[in-house]
Amino acid sequence: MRVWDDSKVTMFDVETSGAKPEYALQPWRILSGDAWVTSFVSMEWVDGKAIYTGGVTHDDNLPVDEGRILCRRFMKDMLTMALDEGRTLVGWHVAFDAAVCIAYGFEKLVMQAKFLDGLLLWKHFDMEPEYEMAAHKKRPYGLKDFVTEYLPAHAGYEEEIDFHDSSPEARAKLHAYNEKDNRFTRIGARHWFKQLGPRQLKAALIEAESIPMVALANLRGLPIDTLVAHELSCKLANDAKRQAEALAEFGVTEKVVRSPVQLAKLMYEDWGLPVLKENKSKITGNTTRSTDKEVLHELAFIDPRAKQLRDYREALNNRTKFAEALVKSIAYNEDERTHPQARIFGTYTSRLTYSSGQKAKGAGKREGTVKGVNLPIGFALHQMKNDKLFRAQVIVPPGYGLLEFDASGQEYRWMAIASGDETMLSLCEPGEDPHSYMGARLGHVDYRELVRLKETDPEMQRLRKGGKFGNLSCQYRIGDKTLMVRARVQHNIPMEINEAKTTNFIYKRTYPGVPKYWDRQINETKQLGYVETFAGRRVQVVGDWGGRMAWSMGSTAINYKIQGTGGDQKYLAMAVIKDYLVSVGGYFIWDLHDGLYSFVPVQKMQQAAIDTKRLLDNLPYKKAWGFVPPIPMPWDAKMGFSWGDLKEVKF
DNA sequence: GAGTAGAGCGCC
DNA sequence: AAAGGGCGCTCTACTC
Repeated sequence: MRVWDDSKVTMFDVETSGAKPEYALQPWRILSGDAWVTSFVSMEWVDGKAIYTGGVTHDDNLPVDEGRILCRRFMKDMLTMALDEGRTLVGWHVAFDAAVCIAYGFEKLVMQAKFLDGLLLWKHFDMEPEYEMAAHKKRPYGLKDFVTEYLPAHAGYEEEIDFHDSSPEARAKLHAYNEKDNRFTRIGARHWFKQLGPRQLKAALIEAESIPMVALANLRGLPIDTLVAHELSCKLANDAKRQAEALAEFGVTEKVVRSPVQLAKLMYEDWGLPVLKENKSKITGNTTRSTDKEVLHELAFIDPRAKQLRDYREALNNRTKFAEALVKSIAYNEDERTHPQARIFGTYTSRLTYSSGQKAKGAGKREGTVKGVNLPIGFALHQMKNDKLFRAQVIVPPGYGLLEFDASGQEYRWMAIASGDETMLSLCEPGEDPHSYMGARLGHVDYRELVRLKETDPEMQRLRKGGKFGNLSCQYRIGDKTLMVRARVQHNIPMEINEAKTTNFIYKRTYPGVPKYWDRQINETKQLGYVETFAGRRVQVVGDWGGRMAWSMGSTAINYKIQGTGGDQKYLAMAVIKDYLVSVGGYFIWDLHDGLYSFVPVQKMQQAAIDTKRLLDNLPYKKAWGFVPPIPMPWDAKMGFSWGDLKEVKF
């Protein structure tokens, strides 16, 4: 659909409830009968007039099964008609509704159907990063927010709706409300659809193809090896305990370590350590003495207790966030799965983000829901430590294997293209190794010699590691000091400030096209007021280029084209592999920015790796974006049976 | 008790 | 003068 055509769309929306009110937002509870649809409405428009094409309210007098049969009938009609007539199903935050349809038994139809999302279109039109710290609250893009802003006469139409009251009157009201949702969804989706330029629209439509995949992934969830999780939890508890015992005599307790204020007092007043760094609040202007990782790293040279503090805090943090959270979510969900919920267009660069919890809000007065409580449905998947011990917790469902594809050197390659730097471009050709090249430049050795010895010679390995660090860190105007700290603290690479200076200097001399790209990109963005990815997706950059936010705005100009294109590339990849995955009985399960993970039946894994690789290495960039990358864009594959134990697939 | 600010930190 | 970017989660401190 390139222009909005009422004869090619169907609006729909589902309302849900459950054994507890908050279960309404947990579609996997539908499978166990603990959540259900209370109202389903689909509508079409002919000559501008709304036609109610299907709908049902949940009648609590009927047994749950019979209610479901009724609802299923309408859902099935809607889905099959949409497929037969080539209609797109339009909703607001529609991955949720799609997940409900899958839970009601229509996985096959949902995976074939086309979806569109009003929220998604609005974001594509409107997205701009927040530069003012004081205004860091994100703009909401809910349907209610759209109505309040653009249809103020109808603002507040959702008030007094009770999603969980099963009386006939309340259900009738709910159903009428659902119908309004459909009407407003059409107005909103149509409005934003028409506002978008052709390339923006195309990018949005490609992104929208991920909706059923994300719906299915959110619904299915991930199996966890609870034994591994338990062992990890114990190990981290022991690590913490060891440090706690060693530090106890110096006044360290868990409470102190977890509190920056108390820890600062202990270290700087009681122990008399020097204050190496201060934090200044951008809002209040208050300064506090930093106790962060970098400071502890530096202090460890004069007092070994600083290292112990760091280890102690790290063990405590990691245990809560990456071990206990998984176990807790498994227990809470009651389906032996953890359900990190992916949000499409979670960031303005179009990455998916994952949330670990569901906020129980509203309906606080109703039994069973405490307002403000965070329900532990998943974990912060996109932040999971890159460590075998942690990742091994995530396993596969019986009969499946895990297949990972990641876009090889994604940001390096897009930077090569964006900057047009000859050296970078040539290093993206088959057989070259950019990190060895940079390592050779930094270490004053011969590039080919380094490549030849990089597997065997420890010194060459060290140089290549430094080259990789330089390539990845210097791409976006990093400062010498930050570069040094980052090398030392995060990568354990010893580095003094002079060496950091040299690294930055050599980077710019190696790739002279990159600093030129920075300038060009900033100037272009000043002119246009927005930045565009290679796919045509845009983000607005408006503000005072002479003011204090100018640096941030410039960084967005530089950064967005690269990261945003990475996001577009991932969505294109998802769209292309969707049908193939279905055909082998597999499904997309999560993403990690430049990596796509799928569950595939064991006996199909090998073949799926080969076929998927072929699809991904030949993505239809020209057709999708009207742009052909001048260099190869290869994908690497790994497979295995747990996230912590994936083996490279050789082709 | 609820809500927010801030620090710190995990990933790519 | 100096400044990689993008996020979400967890904890404490503080305010009302």
